[in-house]
Amino acid sequence: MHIFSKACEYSIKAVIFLATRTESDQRMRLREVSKAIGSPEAFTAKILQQLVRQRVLKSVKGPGGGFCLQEDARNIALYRIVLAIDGDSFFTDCAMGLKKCSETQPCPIHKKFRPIRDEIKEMLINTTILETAKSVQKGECVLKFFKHRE
Amino acid sequence: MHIFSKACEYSIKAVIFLATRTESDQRMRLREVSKAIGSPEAFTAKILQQLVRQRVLKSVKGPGGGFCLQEDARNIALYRIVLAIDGDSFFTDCAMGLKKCSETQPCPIHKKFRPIRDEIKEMLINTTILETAKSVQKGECVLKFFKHRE
DNA sequence: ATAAAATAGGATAAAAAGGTCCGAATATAT
DNA sequence: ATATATTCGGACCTTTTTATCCTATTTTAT
Ligand code: SF4
Ligand code: SF4
Repeated sequence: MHIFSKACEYSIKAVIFLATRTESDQRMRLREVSKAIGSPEAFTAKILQQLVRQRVLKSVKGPGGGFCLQEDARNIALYRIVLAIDGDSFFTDCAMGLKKCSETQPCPIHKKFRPIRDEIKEMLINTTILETAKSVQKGECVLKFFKHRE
Repeated sequence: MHIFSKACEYSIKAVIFLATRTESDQRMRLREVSKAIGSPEAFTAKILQQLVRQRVLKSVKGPGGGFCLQEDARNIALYRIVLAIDGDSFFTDCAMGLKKCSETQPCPIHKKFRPIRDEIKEMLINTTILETAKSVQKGECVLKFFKHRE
């Protein structure tokens, strides 16, 4: 009962983190990313690779290499990341697990649930990486819980 | 990326189904329940047992036995079933997986996500079994997709 | 008492999600 | 050219969720 998969949570946080650091294409290594967002390193590697394939991130191998955002990626929506990692099943499948649904045969919570689900979708569509990254930079929110706040 | 676990989906549907049939404590056998909601029989057995332990359902063994709602269970909220099966983690844990959260260290989507999450909670709290059961009885919604509508 | 009909519950299996390991490939700096 | 630093990708492991199977237990009907 979690709305996003772990992979998706890490993806979002990783992309936001990279957005906070990508003045002049500054590259971040895997280790730095996973430390910044508090995620397991090897697992994070897989996810960053996926994001590279999905053309959200760029990667460079070798010394001085690492990950950074693809051009323009600061302006993409969180929704794009969610789609890339978790797909759209949350927004298309039935909340009650009906194999098929139709407006004449909806599930018992359809009427009340659908508007909320659409709200979530709109929220994800309307929230950009840039916006969240700025919020992190201002210290309004965090990508990882810190015991002692500096 | 599904809001409820399968176990929880089946629970909700099973309880609603029983509510549609509990005029005068009519008992339904496992097989009838799982057929009505389109769920695997043995797995459904486990879930109904859980609901019995949680005092949502009553069960009677032997010939003529089966499952029915506990007294008053028609008036409980969907939220009660969700709590009984999935717990409250969806409503208490961070959407972005932060181990701990505070209002001074929220995750990047906190501000936009929390109100929606609360809406879902309110929706579940304000929706009774009775209400959904009536809706099913009126044919406004279904617990299982039927290819040919009678 | 006995047979039959049901749920209860333990053991197990299969599938999905989450996570790790390590060698191959590649780019860089010297 | 070479050593080094890094990502890439396949194989593997672990945990959780979903599902099945089988036997024990309980209740009812006769
Ligand atoms: S009824 Fe609503 S929630 Fe259920 S399948 Fe159709 S759209 Fe999805
Ligand atoms: S910030 Fe919001 S979503 Fe994140 S942990 Fe706190 S309450 Fe949960």
